Amino acid sequence: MIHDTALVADLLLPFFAKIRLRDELGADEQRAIAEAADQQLHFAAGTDLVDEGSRPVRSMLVARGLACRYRALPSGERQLTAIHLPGDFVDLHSFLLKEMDHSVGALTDCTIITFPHERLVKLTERFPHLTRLLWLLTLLDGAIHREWLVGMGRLTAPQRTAHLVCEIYARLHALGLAAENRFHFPITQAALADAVGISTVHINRVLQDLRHRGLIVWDGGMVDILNWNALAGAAQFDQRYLHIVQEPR
Amino acid sequence: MIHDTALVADLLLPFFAKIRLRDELGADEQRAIAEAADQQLHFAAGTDLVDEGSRPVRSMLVARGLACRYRALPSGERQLTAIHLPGDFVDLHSFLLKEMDHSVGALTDCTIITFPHERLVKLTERFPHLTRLLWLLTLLDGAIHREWLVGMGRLTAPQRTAHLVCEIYARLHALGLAAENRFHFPITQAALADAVGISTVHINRVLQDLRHRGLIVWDGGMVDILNWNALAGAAQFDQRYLHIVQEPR
DNA sequence: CGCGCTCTTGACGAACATCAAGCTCCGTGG
DNA sequence: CCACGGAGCTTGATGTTCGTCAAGAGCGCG
Repeated sequence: MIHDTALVADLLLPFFAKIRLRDELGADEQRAIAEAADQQLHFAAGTDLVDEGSRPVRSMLVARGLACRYRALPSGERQLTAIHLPGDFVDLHSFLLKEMDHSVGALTDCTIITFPHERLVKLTERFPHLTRLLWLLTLLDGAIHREWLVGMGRLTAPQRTAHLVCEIYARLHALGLAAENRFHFPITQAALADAVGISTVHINRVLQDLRHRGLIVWDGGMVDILNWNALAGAAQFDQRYLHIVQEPR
Repeated sequence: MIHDTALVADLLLPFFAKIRLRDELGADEQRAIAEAADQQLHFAAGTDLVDEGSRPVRSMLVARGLACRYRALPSGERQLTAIHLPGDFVDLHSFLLKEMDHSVGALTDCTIITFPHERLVKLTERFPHLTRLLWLLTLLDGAIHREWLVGMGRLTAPQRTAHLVCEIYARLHALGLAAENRFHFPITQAALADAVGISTVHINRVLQDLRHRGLIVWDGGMVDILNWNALAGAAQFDQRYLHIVQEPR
């Protein structure tokens, strides 16, 4: 249990920022969320936060670090379906879907805040507007899923990779978590390949291709965008699907 | 405006059935939904129900026919991100996302029931449990998006095609809208190719492959599943992601 | 020092796209 | 009645993208 509410509020800052990019968040709503928080947990890179097939009784929000949702196939292959940044709920959907149809893993060391489902039910009974905002967050996940789907179906591997770089940068930048055209993103090429849906051998060549074309440099944990316009153009990136517009929801 | 509430209730039967596959639906909740219905519309096959970039003020539910969500690319290519059956909301997410980040098209002639967003807001204020059920519906869409993503990234075209057949059959069958191992699905190979993320030439060869392997026959508008176990096995289909379990949400 | 993880490179093959052409079916108009 | 045209389906030939296999390099860590 978390007893220091000031600490919780601090860890929830990226989350509040994410919501405020889309709508206003009342002080009472903000307090209600902080009070619904339960535990603070830590997960090491490479470990699983939630397992496919399990039935979580609380939802997890990333306060620090990078997480992903993925499905492991019988062949041993893996496909990421989402990458989560600080401020993202990784399994808010388990609140209503009940059973996990995929796993959640830590891409880096993570600090997590949990929210018991029974408290989320109470929020839906007392705070209709806040409920719509939480609903909205899961809809944003769905919008990103669709964008990835379009990429997987109709874009080449270099385009999808460039698109992912644009997306992560746009999301981090909107939260104030990225420098200008530069962000820390310490994931392995294997994880990146699992996100883009290609082999590790090929992601390596794709990254070289993007570098040779003067678009990005991906060096260890740091990504540098050398030419945003060219990168976004090549990726056909349009951030509309991120719905970063403050308006009543 | 719809004045005949009995007619509305009739058109909403697949929708109520879809919900009841996941939770109980109270008589008051059912009535509240029927009363929130607005217009009954018809769309011809090939026309668009909702355009990318628009800001709908009401959400649409498919009462009869088949619809799809898709993104059109500058190259002229198209990628479907969802296929909607009777009982499905095609753009419930526009209620909170406000701006459409993709289009919705009619795959066949469609009968549509609309729900003004302002009435949906009122539902969220008066019916918390019903709100969670509507939220759940959008989460189911998200779960299907993820399943398609995994297929696009890690399965072959024949596997994805087989998987789609399994999914559509499972969804139709659960609603009582399919015969045993057989369902009516009158979409063109071009539309199917756009769903699976391949060319029309290749989808044609894939369908021949599935037929030669004794898995399915796709003849015009009718799909016959010749060997469910082999088909589901080849597609690695597991209907867990459809969350067809009646339990409190 | 040696092990394992990550990244890198080359050679080869499979899956799929593209281009081009011809087919069937069906509705429309003469 | 048939000619015409368009939409959808089918087939063959060829090229590109990406996967697989294999090997090795760099590097941190015990």
